[in-house]
Amino acid sequence: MTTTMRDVAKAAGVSVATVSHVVNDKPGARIGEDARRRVQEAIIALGYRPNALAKTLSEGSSRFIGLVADAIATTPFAGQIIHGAQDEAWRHGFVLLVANTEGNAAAENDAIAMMLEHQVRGILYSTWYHREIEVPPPLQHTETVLVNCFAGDDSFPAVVPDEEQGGRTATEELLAVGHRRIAFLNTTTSSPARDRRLAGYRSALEEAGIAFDPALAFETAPDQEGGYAAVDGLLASGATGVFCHNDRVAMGVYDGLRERGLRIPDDMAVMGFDNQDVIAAHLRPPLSTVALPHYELGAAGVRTLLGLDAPAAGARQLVSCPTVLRESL
Amino acid sequence: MTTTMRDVAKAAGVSVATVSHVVNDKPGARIGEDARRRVQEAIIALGYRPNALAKTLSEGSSRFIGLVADAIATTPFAGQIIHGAQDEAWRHGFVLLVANTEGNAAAENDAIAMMLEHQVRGILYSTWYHREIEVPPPLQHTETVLVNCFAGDDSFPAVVPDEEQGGRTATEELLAVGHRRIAFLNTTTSSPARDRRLAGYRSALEEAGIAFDPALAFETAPDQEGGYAAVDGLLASGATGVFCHNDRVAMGVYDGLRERGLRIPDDMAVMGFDNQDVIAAHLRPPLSTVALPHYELGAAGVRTLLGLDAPAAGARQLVSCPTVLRESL
DNA sequence: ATGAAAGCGCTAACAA
DNA sequence: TTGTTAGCGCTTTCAT
Repeated sequence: MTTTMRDVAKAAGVSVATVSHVVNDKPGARIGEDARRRVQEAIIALGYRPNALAKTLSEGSSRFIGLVADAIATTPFAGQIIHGAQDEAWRHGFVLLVANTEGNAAAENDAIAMMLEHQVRGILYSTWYHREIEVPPPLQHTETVLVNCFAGDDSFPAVVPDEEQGGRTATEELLAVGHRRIAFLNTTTSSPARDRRLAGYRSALEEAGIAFDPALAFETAPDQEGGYAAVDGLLASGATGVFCHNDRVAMGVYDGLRERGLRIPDDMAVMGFDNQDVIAAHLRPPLSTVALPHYELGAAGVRTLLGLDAPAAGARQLVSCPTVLRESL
Repeated sequence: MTTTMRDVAKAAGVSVATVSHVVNDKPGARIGEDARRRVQEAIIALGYRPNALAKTLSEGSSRFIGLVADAIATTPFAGQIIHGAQDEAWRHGFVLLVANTEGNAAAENDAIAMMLEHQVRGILYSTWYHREIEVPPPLQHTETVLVNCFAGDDSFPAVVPDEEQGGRTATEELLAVGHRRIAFLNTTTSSPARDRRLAGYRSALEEAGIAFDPALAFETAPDQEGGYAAVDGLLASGATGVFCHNDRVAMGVYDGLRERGLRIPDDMAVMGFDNQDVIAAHLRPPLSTVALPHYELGAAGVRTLLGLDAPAAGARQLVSCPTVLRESL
């Protein structure tokens, strides 16, 4: 069926060892010009392809990396984590084995088992939104890196978005265009995003010499409806700019403002968070926002798994959230 | 390091052959109750995990399926193709090797080579939007299935969305709620989507005994701006309902209608296409639309690759596009 | 019912 | 410079 190294060796009139050497371009392996050429010719003549699996078996170490995701693949939004991991793995000659578990523990264990059976070098365990997790037992004895999530006791290396910096720069952008009364439409649901973004908001204000005004800090459902519902309060607060917990909230604010005949950014400057493409870029006017670095999270995950990144100061490596300026402020 | 079958055999006081038999539950392999129990105990005691790679090597056939995508991973929208393929592959004990090539031919060849070296059972070649493609040469001699695309001469099995049926049912829904003058905001760019959706629109009209009126068939850029720009003509045409080439166009129509103080669905019923989640579900009112069956496309792709689906009548297998009714009609 | 042994395709000492 | 050979972990006849 498939042509093996032996076939090539025979065709080139050399031994498999020789073929192996030229195929892998082994340093410190002196191959005669002539033999090398014959081997190369035989390789193309026979259409030889090395069997990566046999190679792995023989070498003892595989080129696989596993990525188990709770619902990343289902969430267009966070799919970039996979993409980033994939690219980075590829870049280093690794192949990514992905499994989507939908948060189902059984599926999760199956996935991990399968990956281990494929001799993965390590496993990336990731979630579609930034949060604290319980690391599944089978991962305890495996090289693993958490992506977009972290262990409560930081007992595992983790790569997460720098929510605080995100909140800070979002606020800074509003400040930069002259706003002084800046509202924050935070989410009601407890999460790192909620706490750290608020911290960032406050720190930016403080840095600008503006006292934090509780009357400007709102909490609403983190969706369009929440944003829409918050508009009355927002208007009553006298804010001239608002930093929304996410783009969907911003979308709701757009709706509410429009209904009242108010214009963005003239009557109200709006800053989002997440950079959910379909929303942010297509709102009218296009929404300025802070991007969640999903792609980079995935990429950084494989780098730390491979030991390529300088070990983070703490267990949690923070990836910064770049701001994306459009026309809403 | 890792415990192998030999270790288990030794611990259980049997031969590796026996262990292999109990591990794989080989039919027609009579193992003594006692031996079987000892093996099983040894397996958990030692935490043994079969080495899938060695197994593949020995069996000769792998459990890998390759998926090369042009920009699927980058397009949240179409990412479900990967997800569907993944799930289905998994369901049959296969693992998916994904590569995103960004349409770069070199990357594509590398990806294919890598997959072949991993002894994939076959390759799924897919695109993020439905179109005709040139099948890359290295795929010519490989078991391959095209997903969301097709070869000009249909020389490869392909799985694609049934655009015509989609266009037809979209129109039928408008018909069903009583509209007679139904406009179609088609795209200007040539594609299967443009041609077949139009065909579907016409066939639904015909079936309802309504003559096709060219004055109701528009062509615009397939995005929000295009939809927005088409509103004047749309209104002038006297249409009471409109079928938009995609959700983004519908979004533009929403904007245009709203600016003129018109209401959906009272003044104009709107039907989209694509079911781009973030748009369709969150527009106000939520948009009724037709979904592109990305997940199913991926799943069907692996099924036909594995020879599990009854071979399609033609080379192209059509996957139907389900309608998603919300509140815009 | 169980075991011995020959591979699967490749790598890596070690010889020659 | 090149070849021999012994594995890598597992499956699978073929014996026993």
